[in-house]
Amino acid sequence: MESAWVNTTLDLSINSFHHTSKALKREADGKMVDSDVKVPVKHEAGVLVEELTRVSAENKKLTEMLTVLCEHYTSLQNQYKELVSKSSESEAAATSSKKRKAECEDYSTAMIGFTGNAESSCSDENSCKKPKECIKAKVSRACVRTDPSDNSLIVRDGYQWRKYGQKVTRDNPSPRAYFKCSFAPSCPVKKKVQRSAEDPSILVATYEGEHNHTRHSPAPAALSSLSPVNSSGATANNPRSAPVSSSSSAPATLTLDLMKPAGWDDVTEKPTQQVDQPAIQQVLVQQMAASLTRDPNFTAALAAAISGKVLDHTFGDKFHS
DNA sequence: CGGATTTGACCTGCGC
DNA sequence: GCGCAGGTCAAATCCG
Repeated sequence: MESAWVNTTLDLSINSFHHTSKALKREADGKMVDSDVKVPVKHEAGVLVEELTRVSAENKKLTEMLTVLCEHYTSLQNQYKELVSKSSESEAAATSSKKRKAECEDYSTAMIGFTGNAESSCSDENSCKKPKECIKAKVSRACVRTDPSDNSLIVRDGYQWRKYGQKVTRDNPSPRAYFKCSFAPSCPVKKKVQRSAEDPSILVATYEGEHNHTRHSPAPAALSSLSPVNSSGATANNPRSAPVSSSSSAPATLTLDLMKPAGWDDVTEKPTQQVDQPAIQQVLVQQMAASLTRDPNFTAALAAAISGKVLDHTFGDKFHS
């Protein structure tokens, strides 16, 4: 993904916006205040030029903001790539980590999942080393961003799980929790949850097998693509506790399950299916837009800028009438 | 009191 | 065969 995906040139469509705002204002005032006709042409031209200058400056400002945003994004992406390459090198070099190598690689790719091969099912050569693993239907992985201070290894995915073990693994200081579907043994699905070694705020959930039943509770946004999720659901796996809905007071968290295309749950496709690049691009653009609109600072600045222009123009019209 | 969670012990696979 | 590390079991504990 390149920053070029995002056209950083903003078209604020001031004219149409201006008219729309005017119309709204007319509705609000209950009367029509349109004095454009009375404004001398010369004066109006000067005002428009001045406004155009301001708008251009504002446009430039916003463009710069977006550029910075894209730069930050690219920077993060580069860091991620470095981490991936580093982990690959270290895994190749370190003999002690040969075991479960595939798992570690899957973790690194699943962490962000932008590589396009974010499939997380065990590859044939890996899964068939052991006859046991050949039986395993599929392995999928999901990453959930949570509050780092939240120590619970709970990923809300709409199913009920029973924790049956916890283990501190060698390559990660944070413990790994083992869950079985509460419908076991009829449902053989297992889940492993562990914090990412690179980013403790990210929970990596590894699912083994497929549920042979429907979800117990309405699927929270936790494992839906690009949906906010309340990470404070410390009792999410507790059937006695009601699902916690997202609220504005909850810490804003973002779930990225980029292994799963939209509508994954309804499709019997294997996780190995690659997501279309344009689809990923679209999702990422939507994500960036959503992030921007969610940012109160950004929206406030944008609203102030736009309203300033509108008010300037509206009052300017009145004053010059 | 029943179900879920915790946690130490045990099992299993793999590399040397 | 031994040691290591991940995975699982099951008794103890917790909690509503």
